[in-house]
Amino acid sequence: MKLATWNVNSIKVRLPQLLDWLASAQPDVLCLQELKCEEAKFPRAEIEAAGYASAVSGQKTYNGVAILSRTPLADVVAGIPGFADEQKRVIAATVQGVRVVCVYCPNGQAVGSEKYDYKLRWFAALKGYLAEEVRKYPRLTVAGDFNVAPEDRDVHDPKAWEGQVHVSEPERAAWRALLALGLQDSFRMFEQPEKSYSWWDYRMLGFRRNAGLRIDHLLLSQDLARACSAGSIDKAPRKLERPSDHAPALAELNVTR
DNA sequence: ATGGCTACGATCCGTAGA
Repeated sequence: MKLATWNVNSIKVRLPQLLDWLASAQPDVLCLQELKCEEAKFPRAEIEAAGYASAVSGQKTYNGVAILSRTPLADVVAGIPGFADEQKRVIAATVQGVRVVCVYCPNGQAVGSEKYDYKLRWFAALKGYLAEEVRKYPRLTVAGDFNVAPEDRDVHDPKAWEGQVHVSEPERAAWRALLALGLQDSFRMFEQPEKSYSWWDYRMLGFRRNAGLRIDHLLLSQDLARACSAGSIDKAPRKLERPSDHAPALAELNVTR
């Protein structure tokens, strides 16, 4: 099973690139973030024609998440149960016996801001949710845009970013709290090129300079980690005209499907 | 140099992303 996650930064603008990427990369499951689109306007028919079922939680202008799958999606749950939130950031579904939780974690804007506090509260709620999901589903993946660069090697210029939002210690502690539930960062299970990132600023020639952050991740439960044979980031879509600022991240699993 | 792109939904600029 080929699992992937991609923050598309507007499903409407990126639909042609998404359809091309589905055809070339052929993921079995793809988690999408930042749809910026209401459910009613989600291009379900085009995606279905490409061979993918979808579970969508969307809103106008901001946020919005979806799970695409070549096989049917079961037991769809939107949001973090018990955590009241207007912002559509989480959707979960079961595919081929694998529980998939798609997340668009808050940006946090700036350390000490109201949005930063929300980010930390949100991560605490996510941890509570996942603690239960890990128990319920031995085969679990949490995939998405976490808006946290876990370590300095995930940051192009750690000195410049020191203490900033996305790398601050409380955010990294929130990330490690997810790992402490028994989840593994699939990308780091394998040898990887140095300076591997998943997001590059549109400004300042960020991509050309490889001035990026690795903030898009696929976490795997122990059972899935044992079945994982590869982890990667596909930079190709970031090279296109009018790209998303994020590239897709992938994990390959040897599970029967 | 604290900006610099991009998308959106409201106008001819503000908000947000990271």
